[in-house]
Amino acid sequence: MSGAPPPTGDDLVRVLATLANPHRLRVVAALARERAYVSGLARQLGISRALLQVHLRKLAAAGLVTARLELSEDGKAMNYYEVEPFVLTLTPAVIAAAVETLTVPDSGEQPGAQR
Amino acid sequence: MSGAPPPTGDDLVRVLATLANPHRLRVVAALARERAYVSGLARQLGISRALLQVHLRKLAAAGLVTARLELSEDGKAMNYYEVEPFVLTLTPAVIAAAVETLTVPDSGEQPGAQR
DNA sequence: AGGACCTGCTAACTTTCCTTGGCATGTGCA
DNA sequence: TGCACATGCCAAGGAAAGTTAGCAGGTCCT
Repeated sequence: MSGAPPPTGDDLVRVLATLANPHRLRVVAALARERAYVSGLARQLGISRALLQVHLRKLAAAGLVTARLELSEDGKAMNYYEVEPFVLTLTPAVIAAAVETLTVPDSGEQPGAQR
Repeated sequence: MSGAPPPTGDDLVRVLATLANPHRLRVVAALARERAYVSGLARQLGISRALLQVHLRKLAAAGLVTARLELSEDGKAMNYYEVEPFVLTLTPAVIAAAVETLTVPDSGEQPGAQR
């Protein structure tokens, strides 16, 4: 009835940690305008490919962007990235709900009930 | 016409970085239920006061919680914290807008136009 | 006076993240 | 063949964040 699915605590932390970086925000902003391939995006943002690779990987791991390997007309393999149309609403209430499903970093975590 | 004020890029990063931590999420969740003072909250969360202090300070710096110093009936100074009723909606579009106001960590940053 | 509360701070260690540079692979074209 | 462009990965140093332990101050009650 809401609009976005309730994120689990661990997912929330992962997404927030991923988004909490200027470079990654710029990447999302750039991809929101138009999809791009790695080398081109690196030039556009003025950062090294290696650095961009790391950031793209984290964004992909958080499910915020997706990669699509394509063959260009001249036969080169281009890895195109595009943003996932996510919608995340953050309020004390949704955080309180997400915290209920937070895994404890301590001993072994199993997906049972905590408390 | 929306609901929340458009966050500046730097503010966004700060808020996201602040929220991207299990301890701090737990703090927000606890305070969303009921306001609390430092020592009591530390006991409730099962962490040390020193650690909680650091996290509370970051949350306060991001404007997510506020502190209120009160004198209890028995004369003790209690520092009560409570959540700020924030509402943050995250989408590729709002991120693209926020990125426009991102400060470059490089030389001297002045609030002019970037690019 | 001593114990039980409350508050705050700092130094120091550990862990994680960020960033760079180099290396390896492949395709197309002059 | 050599250059330009694309992809990827890994090692290593530096910067930032998280965490602990300890110290110091205050009030109240027994």
